[in-house]
Amino acid sequence: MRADAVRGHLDGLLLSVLESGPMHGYAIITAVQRRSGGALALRTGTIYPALNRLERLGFLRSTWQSIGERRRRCYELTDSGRRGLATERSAWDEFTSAIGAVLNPGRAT
Amino acid sequence: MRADAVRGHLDGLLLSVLESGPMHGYAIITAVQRRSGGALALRTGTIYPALNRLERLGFLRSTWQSIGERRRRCYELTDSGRRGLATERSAWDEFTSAIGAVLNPGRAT
DNA sequence: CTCCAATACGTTGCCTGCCAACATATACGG
DNA sequence: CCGTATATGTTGGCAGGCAACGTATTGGAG
Repeated sequence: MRADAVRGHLDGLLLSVLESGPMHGYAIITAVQRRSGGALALRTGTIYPALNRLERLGFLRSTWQSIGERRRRCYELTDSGRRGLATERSAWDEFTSAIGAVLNPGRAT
Repeated sequence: MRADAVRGHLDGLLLSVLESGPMHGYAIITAVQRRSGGALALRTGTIYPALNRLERLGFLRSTWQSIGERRRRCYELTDSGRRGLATERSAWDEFTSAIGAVLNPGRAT
């Protein structure tokens, strides 16, 4: 898989893993990796700025937790984020059917 | 559809429309647009450099045609191009199932 | 006949958005 | 002790498609 493959679909991925419940950044990375069967390995330079942006946009809300001396920033979906996720999902479907129709014209959609 | 959506999948699109027979650049643009139901509108600044690159890579072969005073550059797949197309198609399948698995974990693959 | 749209080829420079590399700190097993 | 896992972030770079531009022929509408 090309390193840069998630370009344009990152927000959907992040919102999607957070749908199952609040999660912190590092856990999001491992969750994406696990769900994708190891295919998608997001980097910290990718997700931390993205999570920040999604919070600024109102799609996420974050709270700091303390586990002993350890601090975590826990993100959860807002209602707006849930709507955003729905939008991302339909955008993904449109995208794949558009490319798919050109790439595999015979194949059933 | 985001302007920049085909990023990373362009080569597959071009090779794919040429699978049905030789075609010139302008016709490729309209073919992609038609096959995608109008969703994908490639620009000349996108495809002409790409077609050149694919020829340099040995995936395409081009010949100039003259229609009256008009000149056309007609591209066709080479054997290597056909193999490249197969590679692009399986890469597309891997890509969509990876993203899809994260974005729609419930959905059947 | 004139003019605009469609047909046809191409180039240059920009911008977006993810990545690589780096920086920092705690926790834990061997 | 020390490497690995856990955890959060920043900075700079660059790939690659797009926007804007430039050129020329052809055909149809008015």
